[in-house]
Amino acid sequence: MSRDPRLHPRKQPRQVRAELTRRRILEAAAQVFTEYGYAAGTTNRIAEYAGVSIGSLYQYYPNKDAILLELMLAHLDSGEEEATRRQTGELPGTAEGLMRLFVQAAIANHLEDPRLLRVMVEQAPRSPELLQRVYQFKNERNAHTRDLLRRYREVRVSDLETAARIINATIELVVHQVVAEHEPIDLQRLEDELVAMFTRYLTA
Amino acid sequence: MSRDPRLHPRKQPRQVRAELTRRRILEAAAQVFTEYGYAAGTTNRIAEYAGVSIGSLYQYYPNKDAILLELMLAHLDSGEEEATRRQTGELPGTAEGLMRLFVQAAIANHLEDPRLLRVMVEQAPRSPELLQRVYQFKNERNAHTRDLLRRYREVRVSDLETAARIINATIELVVHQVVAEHEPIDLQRLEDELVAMFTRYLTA
DNA sequence: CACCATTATGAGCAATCATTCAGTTCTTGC
DNA sequence: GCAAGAACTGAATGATTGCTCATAATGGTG
Repeated sequence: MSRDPRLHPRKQPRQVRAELTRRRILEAAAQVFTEYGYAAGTTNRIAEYAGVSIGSLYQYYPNKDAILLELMLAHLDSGEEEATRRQTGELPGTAEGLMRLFVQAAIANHLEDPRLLRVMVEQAPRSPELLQRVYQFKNERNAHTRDLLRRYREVRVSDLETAARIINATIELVVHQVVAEHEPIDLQRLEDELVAMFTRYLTA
Repeated sequence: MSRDPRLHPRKQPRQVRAELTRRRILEAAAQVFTEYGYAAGTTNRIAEYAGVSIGSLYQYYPNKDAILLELMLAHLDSGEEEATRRQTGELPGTAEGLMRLFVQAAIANHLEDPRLLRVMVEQAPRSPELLQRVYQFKNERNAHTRDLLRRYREVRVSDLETAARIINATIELVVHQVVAEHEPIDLQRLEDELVAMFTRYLTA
């Protein structure tokens, strides 16, 4: 893994207050990016929100991109964690139950902070390192989905790999759009229809 | 319709060369935004690409946003035109045929210039006027899709409205993602699987 | 040709921002 | 309690960029 030195912290905190400062900066960045977007979310504003001088910010982050990168990595990590946590539970008895689990998880995830998520998605292409991680994450999720689908006898599609990719992409994107936009859609109905579509697709 | 004066051309061209200049600027803008993205696609760079002075650019566009807005409106218009053109032809005999038509159109459309499209999608939320138009466009498309679906007896979903929305959103987003990203996916397979999914959903 | 509206030019202004660094304050270990 | 390093400060810098405006060139018209 090639780490771009222009994207990683310059200094490892050694005192407690330094760790606190780091965290305050990161939380402020999340707030500011959410409120103003990436371009208008200036580093000075982040420092101000964090109640910290701009100089302190630059002691821990070599530049603005590095701050967003850390936010993104944190988001990915929490998503991954969530996924493995769900994996340990009982599997639903039907493919429909499985699909419902998927859709519900996506809706919940995107309801969290759609605006910050949007900033992240928009800026992601700027960091090859991040793209690499996102790509890997999606691949693993697709593989995992495929393995889950394989356990259900009712699932009849021949190419589970492609089915898994389409299902995951559809869930992610449709839910993201519908939740992020201000379209007044009934989330319950969205959930039901997506589940129906996937189930019929898989078990036709 | 409220037209924001800060987004519309200051001057109507009266001579041929002025019209030419306008067009050159717009084409250059498409190129520059495609190559550099919106933020790094500076107005000076656009003027340079157009072989025109920066002053000329500002005679026709009051600011940078207005340029992108015009590009977006042009894209929407061409899409609408394409849609009505397709409407005049013969309807396919089966719902599957209809879905294939939809998916093929989306793939073709997105294959055109994914990077410029991406810039547009990212920047769209900045213009309420544009959002309004996009929203209207989607509503009309959904209504149209719903009407088409109604003509097929094999279609058995109860809520055609929601079905139309989900189908259109899925097509647009999945195709956009898969085409725009560099994922090596077989477009033919993508088409087939999407068609299969929609058909089974509709006719289950 | 002569006149004027239209169009084109591009140096430079003003504002914004990411980032630096010299100096100050705080913590820790002895 | 005192050095020495760690952490923090914020005015200043330098670079970028959207945009203006005074001036020049061009085209149409009588």
